Amino acid sequence: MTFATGNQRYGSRVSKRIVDESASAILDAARALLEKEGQEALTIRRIAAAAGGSTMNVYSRFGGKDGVIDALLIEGFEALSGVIHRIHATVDPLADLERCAQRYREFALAHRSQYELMFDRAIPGYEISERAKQTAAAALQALSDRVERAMDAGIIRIGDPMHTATMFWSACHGPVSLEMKFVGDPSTNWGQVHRGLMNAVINGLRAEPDVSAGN
Amino acid sequence: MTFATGNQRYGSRVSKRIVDESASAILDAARALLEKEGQEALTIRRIAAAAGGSTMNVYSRFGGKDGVIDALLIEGFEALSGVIHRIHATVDPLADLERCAQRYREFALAHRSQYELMFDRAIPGYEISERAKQTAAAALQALSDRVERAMDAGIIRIGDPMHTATMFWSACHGPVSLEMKFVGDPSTNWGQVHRGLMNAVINGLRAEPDVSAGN
DNA sequence: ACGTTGTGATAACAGTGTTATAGAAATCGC
DNA sequence: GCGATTTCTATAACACTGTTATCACAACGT
Repeated sequence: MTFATGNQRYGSRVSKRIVDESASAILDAARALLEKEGQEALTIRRIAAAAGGSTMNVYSRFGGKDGVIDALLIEGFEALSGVIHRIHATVDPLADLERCAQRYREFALAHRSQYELMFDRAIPGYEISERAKQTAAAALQALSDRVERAMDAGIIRIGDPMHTATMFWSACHGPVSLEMKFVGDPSTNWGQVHRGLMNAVINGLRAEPDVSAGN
Repeated sequence: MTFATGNQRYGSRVSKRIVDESASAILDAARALLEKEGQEALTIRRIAAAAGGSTMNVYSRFGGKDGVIDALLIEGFEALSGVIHRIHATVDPLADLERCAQRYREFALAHRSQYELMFDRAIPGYEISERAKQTAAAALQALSDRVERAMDAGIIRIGDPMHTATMFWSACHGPVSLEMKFVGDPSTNWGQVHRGLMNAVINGLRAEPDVSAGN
């Protein structure tokens, strides 16, 4: 096999601890398969073959399929966190929030398979790990910071930033999820729906004092 | 086998056209399995066994697993349509819309597995059929009618009712989907998030362009 | 030089959806 | 009424899946 020479390294504990290139090869292969062919293609045998190893390799590195899925999930949520963090704060926190929503949708559409894996998880027996949940929570925290900024500026109603951020996230995820699934009406302009919904939500959250709705 | 006596009827074309009780038995079994054990339990062998027939029975009736899933999906969307239709129109179209949102969430939580099947579809090779899509569109239409009523009453901004209804649906689905998936923050009160988001959206859609405080 | 250890590839196991095969029961033509 | 046909069902086979067990081989410590 072609990877026989590379294997010699793995006997050494040192190189294993520094960087397990076999593990990253597996992850790269899985990522490529997911991106190119969707969740369906994520089988142990295909991942192992694409990475140039055997199935047992995946088990010793990731403990099984769930471990690989989990790693991909964490990657995805970290990427989503990064997207939000990379949006620079301006003097207009409301415009910043709108840009968050826009980038959120762009991220979802650009990495569709990854997004579906993150939020649908159509992997038969998979159960999300605690660590993956925490990574998702971190992405939510990034959003919450933006919301808090808008509250501090007196632009949107004061409240628990995390709570408002969760509403915000839900409003971002809703149309994206429906768009990816069955497209309610084939002629729907989902970009417009997403933008319209975000505008309505932001409007509805404005800091006017005598708004009844409350909670 | 116990179902041998019942089988005698199926030879007759008449009774087969009136009602194929073997088909409905399969559907009942699949529905029960889905409700009790989730999408995982929906395997041809288990469905057939629970229905008291063999796997081929499922194939001759539904053409395969996708056919059964499709039937369950259509059932689900029809049920969702029914939920919306059963909400009586009052003199307050806005309150009606809020009740739609509330009942939507209640339906999703009460039939969690079914909802996940409808909107996540974590069935490996399944592709939604055109007919199932149309049933989903019918549910959206029911919502659109309510939205149009609110527009006619001059309560929410005039626009394409279908477009606004899609936004509304997205806002309903978003928090429910996130709630079912990983619960961003474990302490999240999702009922409150859902209600708050709906209030914000309705507020944001009010007919007054820049005065969000209705009362 | 010799065990020991651990790593990785192969093969086996239980499960999946689907298809092919064979058998039985009901129907049709006469 | 009875043979032929046709349909319908159940069983078994096939190609997959994730996972586990087996086993050979290479590197390591003595």
